[in-house]
Amino acid sequence: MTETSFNPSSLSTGAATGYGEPVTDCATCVVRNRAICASLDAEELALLGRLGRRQRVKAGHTLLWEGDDALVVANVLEGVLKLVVASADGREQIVGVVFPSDFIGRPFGKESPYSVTAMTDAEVCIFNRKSFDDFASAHPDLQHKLLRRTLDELDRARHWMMLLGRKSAEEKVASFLLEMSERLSGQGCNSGARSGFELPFGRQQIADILGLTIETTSRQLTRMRAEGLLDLPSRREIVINDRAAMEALAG
Amino acid sequence: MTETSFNPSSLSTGAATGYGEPVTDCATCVVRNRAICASLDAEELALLGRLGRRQRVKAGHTLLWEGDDALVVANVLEGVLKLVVASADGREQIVGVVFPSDFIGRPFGKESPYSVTAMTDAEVCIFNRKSFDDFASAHPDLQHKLLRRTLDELDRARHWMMLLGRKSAEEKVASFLLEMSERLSGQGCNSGARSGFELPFGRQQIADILGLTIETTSRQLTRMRAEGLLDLPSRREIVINDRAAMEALAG
DNA sequence: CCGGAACATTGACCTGAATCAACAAAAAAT
DNA sequence: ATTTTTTGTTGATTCAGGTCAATGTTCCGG
Repeated sequence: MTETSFNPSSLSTGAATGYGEPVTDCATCVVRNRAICASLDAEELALLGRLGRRQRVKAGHTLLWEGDDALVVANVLEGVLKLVVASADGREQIVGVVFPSDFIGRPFGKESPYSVTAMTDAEVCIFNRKSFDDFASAHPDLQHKLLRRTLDELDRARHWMMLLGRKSAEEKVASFLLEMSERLSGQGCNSGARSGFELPFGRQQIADILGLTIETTSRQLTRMRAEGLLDLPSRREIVINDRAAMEALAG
Repeated sequence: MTETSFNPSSLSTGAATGYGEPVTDCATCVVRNRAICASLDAEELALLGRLGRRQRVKAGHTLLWEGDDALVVANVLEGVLKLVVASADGREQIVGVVFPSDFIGRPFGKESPYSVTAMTDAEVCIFNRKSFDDFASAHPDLQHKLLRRTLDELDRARHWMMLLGRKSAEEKVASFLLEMSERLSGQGCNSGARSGFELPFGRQQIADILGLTIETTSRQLTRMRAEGLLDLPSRREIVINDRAAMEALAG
């Protein structure tokens, strides 16, 4: 089994107030200006920082299980994580992919509606959900940021519903590559929507995002390469040669 | 063409400040305690009321077009509306269905990411988006309600993504019927999750919700009737005979 | 009550993607 | 360096659901 349970205590540094390392300085945080924390002033930030813990999560480890009590929320500092809904018989659908500065978890909820699993080694800034809820309730600006983010996520999810329900395998793969090229360039250090990028996940996970099988996904990519649309320099690297054609295929 | 543009001026009552009828008394509003307005006290309610207009929308008419500037947001007072994402070649995916007391629109956004069309004759309490944004920004409780609602919608959307990406036609139809039986009983005057209910939409629309064709949808329903799982007393009525079996089919 | 339009069902057939299976290549472990 | 494991590709075949076409049913206006 590749995906194992996340065990807080195994990573504890012995801090009295919880697991993970205490947050030392939010002001110098890598995502200070991009995460929801951007809505806070120095004083509030210090207050929130006291509630948070920095936490490393290894690739394949699960931070939150679907159906379990959602005890924590978090900001992503580094790495990529997936949100997964599974059926009783093991089929999986990835319903979201989160990048650095994105927010994870279900505030004001009881149980997590999906699992959150690291796709790469990751680092998150984790909060006890209840304390976070209280803090958020007392800080309208933070709630406003959270609302905007949630609205954006909802738009993205609905757009993805169109892809899942109505697009062909070819359209799905083309749409996926274009979206990933955009999202990865947003955080990666390189310039705008570049044509070459490294996916943080393998074929099976692409299939789980697109509602396809691994075979169909692989065949589509191979075919696109054969047609000169893209190059596949290595397993996880994609170079889009003809962006316009790709956009046409995406529908 | 069944679905026609919604023309505000054609329904104007001549109120100087906008289209639709001015709101007279929020305190007696049918959704007073269920809509986001429930977060407001009498004074705030009066203030918000002044910004709103009651607006009837006939079945098939579109309130908001995908890609257009999202000039308004609204509360649903009566009727059922659909949120639709369409592709260039006309394929449609329904990405949301809204009932009385639900909120419509995209606050803090520019263009609407989907069309909003009435599936039945409907009545909404409509606001200019900008004024609503301002009002919301000044009223944290309202924003909190909106955040909770948006989080719930996001959960629902993600759950639906699993259905669209990974379920068979049979599982889709079974899941749909169960969810509708729940949601319709929530607002309908009858008791808990009853087994008989009237859908507010036809076969094509069910297909557009499930990412299927109308033929497949129809065949699944016919087969379920043949197997005694349900009755179809009329076009839009559904009676679930064996709820447990239906849940088993839903996966 | 009749006629037409919109909506729904049913059948025959086809096809895109799933499934089953073998193999190849890369990565990890020894 | 070599074995083992994991991941990805390719081919043959099947089948669920789409497409095309005909027919049946309900609804609505006159």
